[in-house]
Amino acid sequence: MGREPNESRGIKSDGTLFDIIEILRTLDGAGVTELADRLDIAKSTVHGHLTTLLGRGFVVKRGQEYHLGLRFFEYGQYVRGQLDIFQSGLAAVDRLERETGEMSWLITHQNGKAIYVYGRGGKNDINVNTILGTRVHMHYNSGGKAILAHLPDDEVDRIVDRHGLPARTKNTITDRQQLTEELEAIREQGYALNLSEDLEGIQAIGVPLTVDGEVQGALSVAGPAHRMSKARCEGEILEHLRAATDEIDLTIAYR
Amino acid sequence: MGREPNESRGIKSDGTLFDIIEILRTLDGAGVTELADRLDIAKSTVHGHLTTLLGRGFVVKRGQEYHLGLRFFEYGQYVRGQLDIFQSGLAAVDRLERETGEMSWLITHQNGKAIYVYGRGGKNDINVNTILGTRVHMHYNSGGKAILAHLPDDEVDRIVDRHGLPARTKNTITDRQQLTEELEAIREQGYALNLSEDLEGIQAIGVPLTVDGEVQGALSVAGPAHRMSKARCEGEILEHLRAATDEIDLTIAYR
DNA sequence: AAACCCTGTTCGTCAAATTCGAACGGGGAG
DNA sequence: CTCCCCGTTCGAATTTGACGAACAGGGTTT
Repeated sequence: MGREPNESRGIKSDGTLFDIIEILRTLDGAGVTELADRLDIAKSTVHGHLTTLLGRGFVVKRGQEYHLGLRFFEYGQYVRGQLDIFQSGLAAVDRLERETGEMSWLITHQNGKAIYVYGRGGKNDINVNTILGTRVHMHYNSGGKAILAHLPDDEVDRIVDRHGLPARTKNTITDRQQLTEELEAIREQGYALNLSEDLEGIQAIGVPLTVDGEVQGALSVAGPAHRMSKARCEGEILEHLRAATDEIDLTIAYR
Repeated sequence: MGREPNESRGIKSDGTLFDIIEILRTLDGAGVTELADRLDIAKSTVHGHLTTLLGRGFVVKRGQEYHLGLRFFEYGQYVRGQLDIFQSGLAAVDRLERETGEMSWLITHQNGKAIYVYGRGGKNDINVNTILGTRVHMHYNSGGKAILAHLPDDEVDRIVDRHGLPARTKNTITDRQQLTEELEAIREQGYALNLSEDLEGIQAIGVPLTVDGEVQGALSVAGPAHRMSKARCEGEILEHLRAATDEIDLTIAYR
């Protein structure tokens, strides 16, 4: 059969399966006809995939609409729990929030993006749950920059090629050369700052978490600029972060 | 092509895709050969599915092993957030834990089983995260029983037929007739107790959460029997639970 | 150092199964 | 009552997923 030269040999029907899942997410549920129209395939095809998804619990049917099912949540919790840094990172975030009163985060990376794995709202009690699980670019996130700084150069190249360096504020690093210099500085300092590079008025500091010499993630503390001054970040907060990473290193070494 | 008479018309290749995912979970990651052996299919077939999964971020490769990826976490968080009762239930659980000092849970149901959606550890600070997302039978869970009691009779029948009434302790309800009577009592009382029916020495009380006349989930408070006496459950704790459901009803009515 | 065995990966072939489109049935709106 | 649009079912056709052999790359054993 016709297979294009450089087309990696995935399975097409799996592709449409995931297309369906993706649409169900962006639309917060949909019917057979709508899915078929959007994907430009037959209704019966969509129906077939949905039947399998239904049987596996990855999709539920409410009336005539199909919605993503809680099996995703089940698997999601499992995957998070599998991360080497999760258990100890969780405890660290809890303590960081108590000690600093600011938003504290555990993030990791996968496929060139940072993912919020666990967090605490700080005294402002930001709704953490809407942020958990979301993926963001690494170059405008303190934890993300800390991770990037400890990744091999060629991997950083591939990530930038793939995802670019889009601007979020006027402070976002959008230049390849500037990023390289920043990462160099981060490596020397051992921490990364985010001075309104993602959201205007939000500043943060992040440190990398390495396991067996590989960056697995980062811890970060974030808050409004008036409280999270550069001085406080590099002083008190960094102190707490160092203590946290030390304990994590210890916990993981004796896992 | 040969299609068995009563075989629902799902898509077979999607089935093996989910088989692969399931094995990757139970084994905490696996290689191509191992997957192919377990499923008794060709290595190249497995490889094809894995390639698609990899491309979509649902699987990651560490060395020669494939593991489930954080895309599951991403989707899982989304699905949880979509639940009508999540936002208000979260706040309720937080408050219940503060007020009672005991483990507090928000659960929902899907496919005939109860699923832990959100929880707090109480003063004993149980590790909630290993429990979140897990599915349990409804008949030995206080929240589960509260849900069952407010489901149509025929749906209860289907659930029992499908999942049975397995025993967890000597107190577990394992008899169909006895369950019917218990559910009747729960409907009248407006709450369900769990007196060591799941884990020996653990008692709990749960109340249903209904939205537009349909049970969407339940709130429950659980703890060691010596603290969670029947009297305390039906007194102080029930009081707090009622306050919580009232507020949730209000929040959802004005959503 | 060389032979071996394990892995994951690639590729061409073939039959199986996905996809299609048309037809069915049911519920709500006009 | 009629129409329309929904999800569902079904049979046919050809796309394409599954196979198995062959390749390549690390480790380990000989």
